[in-house]
Amino acid sequence: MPIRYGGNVKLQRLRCLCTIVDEGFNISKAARMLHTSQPGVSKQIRLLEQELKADILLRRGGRISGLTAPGTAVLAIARQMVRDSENLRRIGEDFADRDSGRLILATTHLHARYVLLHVVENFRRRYPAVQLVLRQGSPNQIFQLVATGEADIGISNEVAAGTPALLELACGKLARSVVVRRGHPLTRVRRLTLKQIARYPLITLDRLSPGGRAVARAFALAGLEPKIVMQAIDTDVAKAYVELGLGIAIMPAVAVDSRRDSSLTAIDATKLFGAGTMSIAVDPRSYLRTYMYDFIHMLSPAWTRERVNAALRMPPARE
Amino acid sequence: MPIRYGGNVKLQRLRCLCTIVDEGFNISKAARMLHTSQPGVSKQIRLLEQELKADILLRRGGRISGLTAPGTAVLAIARQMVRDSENLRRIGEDFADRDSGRLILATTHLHARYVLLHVVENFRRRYPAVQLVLRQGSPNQIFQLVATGEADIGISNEVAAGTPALLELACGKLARSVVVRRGHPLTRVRRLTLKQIARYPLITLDRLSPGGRAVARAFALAGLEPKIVMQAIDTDVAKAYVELGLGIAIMPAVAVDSRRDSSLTAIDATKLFGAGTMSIAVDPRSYLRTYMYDFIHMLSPAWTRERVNAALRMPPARE
DNA sequence: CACCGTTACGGTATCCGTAAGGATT
DNA sequence: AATCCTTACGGATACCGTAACGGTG
Repeated sequence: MPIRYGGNVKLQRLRCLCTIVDEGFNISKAARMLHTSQPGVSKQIRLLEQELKADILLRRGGRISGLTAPGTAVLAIARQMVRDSENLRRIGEDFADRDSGRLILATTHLHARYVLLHVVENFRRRYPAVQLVLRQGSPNQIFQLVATGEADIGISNEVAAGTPALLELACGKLARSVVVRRGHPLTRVRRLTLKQIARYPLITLDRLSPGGRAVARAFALAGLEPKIVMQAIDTDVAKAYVELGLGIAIMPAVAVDSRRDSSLTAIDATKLFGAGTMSIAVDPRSYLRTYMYDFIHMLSPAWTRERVNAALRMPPARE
Repeated sequence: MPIRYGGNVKLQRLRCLCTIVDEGFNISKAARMLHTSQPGVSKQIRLLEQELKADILLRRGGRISGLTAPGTAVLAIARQMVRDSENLRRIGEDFADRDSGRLILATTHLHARYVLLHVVENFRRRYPAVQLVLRQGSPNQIFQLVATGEADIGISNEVAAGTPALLELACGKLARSVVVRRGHPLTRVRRLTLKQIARYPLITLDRLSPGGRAVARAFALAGLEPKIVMQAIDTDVAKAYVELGLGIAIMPAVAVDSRRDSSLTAIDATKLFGAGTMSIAVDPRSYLRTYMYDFIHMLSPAWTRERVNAALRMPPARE
């Protein structure tokens, strides 16, 4: 006698639901995205609704226009479950072949360009089979990418106050420098002050970046109003215009390479503007593959696999 | 042409895995628990392992003895997904029939016996079709029950510092009283002090309860060593022995009813021992049914559905 | 008419339960 | 001998893709 299970939830249906929503409530598009037939998707949703005994999609005139009240609640859980199912697969891949897979980093220009440079180089050497993807964005975008699972690890120079669902691993501080052309009068100053800096045309980073805000705050606190000639989108742009003689700039010290940028001089100004923070963000719900732990470790040696696990509060044993 | 999906995870298999672990790595028992055949369960696991390309169960001599390394990771996610699937079902039930279902409370003796009394009465009147289950335990046990989904709502007089995965809703404070027999010398004292109390044989609550600890701390801070004649397991026991004349007791004021306990007198001592806290704990991952919101609201009118939802979204205060 | 969602139907893969086999305590 | 897990096999079920239908702008 076949046992009557109280209606089994099927993951496939939840995946259909998520895709329909993602594709703007269009079943046909969702079907293409899922590489399946459109009536199939339609039926899956219908079965899901029948099974939960509740309408999920709002149908208006033969079209789907949105989610019902229970639908929004269902979607939230469905997304979690779909992500968990992907995490499951990861575990298998990780133990089958620890050294291949995909690693998606979300980071700022600054970190991608300078801080991560050697780390990525080492990582590639250690894990040549891992496909590496770098995504760039503002700190908020970075946290968003990690929170939605679109990125595995976020590296940013700000704490994720806005997204408490993430786990943050604090890393070292970043010194800040004033960057000037060689021979600039400031290079001969003994003890640099904000007042001296404010005499020269200034190139700051965009206000969206924590660096830009820190600089603006420092001047504001001192009651100074430097002449800002440019708000650069990233440090490379800023450096280029410093070379042109447009002004001087303030940026993390790591962005200046004394050999490469031979026409520039960096003067430490961490005491004036404070140190920049650097932190790694991961989703505590995601399964971290071995090479991900390793990447974090390479980036910040203090974070061993054990310490990350402790922070995740995911004891490895304990059924 | 049937599309080859990269291997679909099936919830049923995860449920099998969880049950096997819960039943002490015994497939036969698990099969009985799941109302299915034993070979079926065996095969599900085998398919799961094959699908994830990783061993999950440790087999030693035809028996199953534990989990492999990937197995522990898989189990953690499997449990989450199984719970989520139950939450999904809840949504359906909630919208199909908001007024019936099951409500499992985990609480202490104190709250079950006094604080919840009227709340439960009102709740039963409002939701006669909801099956109500009360489970009793120490604060830690209560948090455990909520965290594992064995209880829907926990009511306790302590904050869940040990289980950060829970959401805590702070409620009102509980006044504390010294409970004595009628006509006891302390009833004629103008301003009660710890020193006066310490003159008499004392009945305290067990050290496991926050109340017991608060009282012990207060005396210790004052450098007093009262003569503790008994550590009672709950307030009813304590009251009974106060009536017998064994000593005086300190307990939350709500535990004394001036009419019912006519032979006793309660003297407010909140200033001496501090107020007891009361808080409601829920699992932020679980779907709260309408009557659960309503129960919380009845218990603590400040927590409306909207405010609970707001708390659920924002703030698992990261340590 | 173009687009979208639903219903209908047939083939295939999957799942479940029964029966039998090997291994360990 | 008793218990436990696995393999083997047949029947029922559910799923998926093709085809045809009904609405809407």
